[in-house]
Amino acid sequence: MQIVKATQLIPLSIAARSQLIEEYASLVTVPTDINSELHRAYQISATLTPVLSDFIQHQIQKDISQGSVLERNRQSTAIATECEQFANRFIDSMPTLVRSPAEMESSPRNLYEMCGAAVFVESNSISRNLSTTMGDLWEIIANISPYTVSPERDFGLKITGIDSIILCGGKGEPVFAQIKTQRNTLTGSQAPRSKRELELHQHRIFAAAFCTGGGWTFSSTSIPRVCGAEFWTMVGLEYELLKFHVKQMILKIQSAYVSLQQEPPILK
DNA sequence: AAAGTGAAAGATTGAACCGG
DNA sequence: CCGGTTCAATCTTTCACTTT
Repeated sequence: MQIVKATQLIPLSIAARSQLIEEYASLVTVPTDINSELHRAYQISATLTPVLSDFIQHQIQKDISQGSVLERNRQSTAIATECEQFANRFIDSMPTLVRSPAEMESSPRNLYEMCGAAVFVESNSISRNLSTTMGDLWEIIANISPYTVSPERDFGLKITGIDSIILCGGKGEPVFAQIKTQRNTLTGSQAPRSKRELELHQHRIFAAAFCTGGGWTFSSTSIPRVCGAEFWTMVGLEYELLKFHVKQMILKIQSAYVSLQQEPPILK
């Protein structure tokens, strides 16, 4: 079977990488016992696995040559930048999350809207939306590190159930990771799906970005799990630093929300 | 082009089940 | 009976695709 090489991939644009990988992936034969929804994931994984190590090593060398982003000060600014961008984007989107009383009256989306409980409607909608969109932020932050690859951002394609691929501490074999916000983010009924998605790959891990949420709601004998500092150490980033910036970010969003309440939006 | 539809993905909650 | 694990149901947004 033909194999893609890291040196082929590196000089290409994201779109060209995606195209090349697709070409090779389509030639991969999928074992019959693989769930049909995961065929594509299997093919891409099979294509990518042999090149990942070289690809990531290249990222690491390049990072070192230009002054590593993992150095504490640089790392801190990099994380802060992502958090600030996220906060700004979210704050801009907040006004769009507010529905008019008339809309709520005519087609309530939940009990709070039905009752016209404005404070609950808004706080529920905002915090809900925030929790969801923050999920993507952890992937972006993980991708700051040269030890990681984001299938989506680096190769322009998605691997079902995989948020990041990590060369732990810059050594060993690349690990396919599914990242959640908390240990209890995933529920039992979604766990089987996560297991199927992760078990496709030789080296895999289930990760929670923060050690919150009580206990784990995901368990498997074949898939290791990590949370908080343990996870970010693999990635090469500092958990405490991340927590610091995330705290700033969330508080910033909260105060923007509070002042939105006090100063009614300008009518256009 | 605009509007509607449905699948996917993320989060949360409540309840059942099981071994000690 | 308790704690941990697993199931089930629900809520919300996004995105691709279809229909109008």
